[in-house]
Amino acid sequence: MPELPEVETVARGVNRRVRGDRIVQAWFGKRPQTFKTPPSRQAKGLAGRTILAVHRTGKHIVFELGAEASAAAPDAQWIVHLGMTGRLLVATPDAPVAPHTHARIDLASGNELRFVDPRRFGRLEFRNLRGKGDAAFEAPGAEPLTIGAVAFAELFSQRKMPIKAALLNQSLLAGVGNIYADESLFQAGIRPRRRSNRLNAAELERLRLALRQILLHAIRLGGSSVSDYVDAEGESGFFQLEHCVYQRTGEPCRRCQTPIRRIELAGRGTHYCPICQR
DNA sequence: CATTTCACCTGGTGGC
DNA sequence: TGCCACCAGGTGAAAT
Repeated sequence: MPELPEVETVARGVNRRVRGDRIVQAWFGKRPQTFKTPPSRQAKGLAGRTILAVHRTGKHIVFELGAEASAAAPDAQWIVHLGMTGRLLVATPDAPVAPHTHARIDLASGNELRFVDPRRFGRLEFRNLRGKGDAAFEAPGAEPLTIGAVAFAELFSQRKMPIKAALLNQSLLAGVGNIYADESLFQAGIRPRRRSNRLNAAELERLRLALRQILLHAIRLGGSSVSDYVDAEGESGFFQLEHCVYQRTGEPCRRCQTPIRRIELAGRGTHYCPICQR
């Protein structure tokens, strides 16, 4: 489901609800694919630690953990990737447990943190920052909200792949997925199939600004709820109402009324306006 | 190395 | 109603 705005919304919501709380115990399901770190190690590492803060990096939700609430610096991290259908919810223990719940974390406040993921493309990882060779989590790519014009242009001007494929590459920019790639290319007036290295400086800068504006706007609206995305409280977002091209195949372009086209690119459904995007 | 394709999963939707 | 094909917000391994 979730791209940068959705992950940001979830991370903020979870942070608001669990920051400062202490983990009593953690339960994990038995689907091995879900765990980047063995579940027994995750449960052991989480138990007794305090959640110092929760934030987003790329499409990852990072829990900064300390041995006690007064800890100056985190000594461990719990990292959640929502994949396509993952949900991270703060619930009360009496709330019914949804199918495909792969993790339940009991908090001292009485709340419970739950990870639910039908398609199991999501991943859970625990990192001990004091262990040998265990470094803090870093997204491989740059942050789309803060990257500057020069660095942005450098990322794309050497690539021969289609600009949309480059936008989806998390080791270049971290956080852009299919919705916001299509929407930002529409806003910038650029066809998804254009080769990255054929875009001129003005086009690349239009794209950077369009991407930033759209991501910030989507965060303000709580993300896009296309099929099943909800935030930490189980609430839908509203940015899907403002999509210009994503999943609007055949519908009139909001700018010129031409029917929106759908093609396949980089194995993903790709939507664009043949008139507004060149 | 850069780029492209495909497998990994379940569930919802729309056509017949 | 039932069955089936197709589609889905992501990623990383394998192939080219």
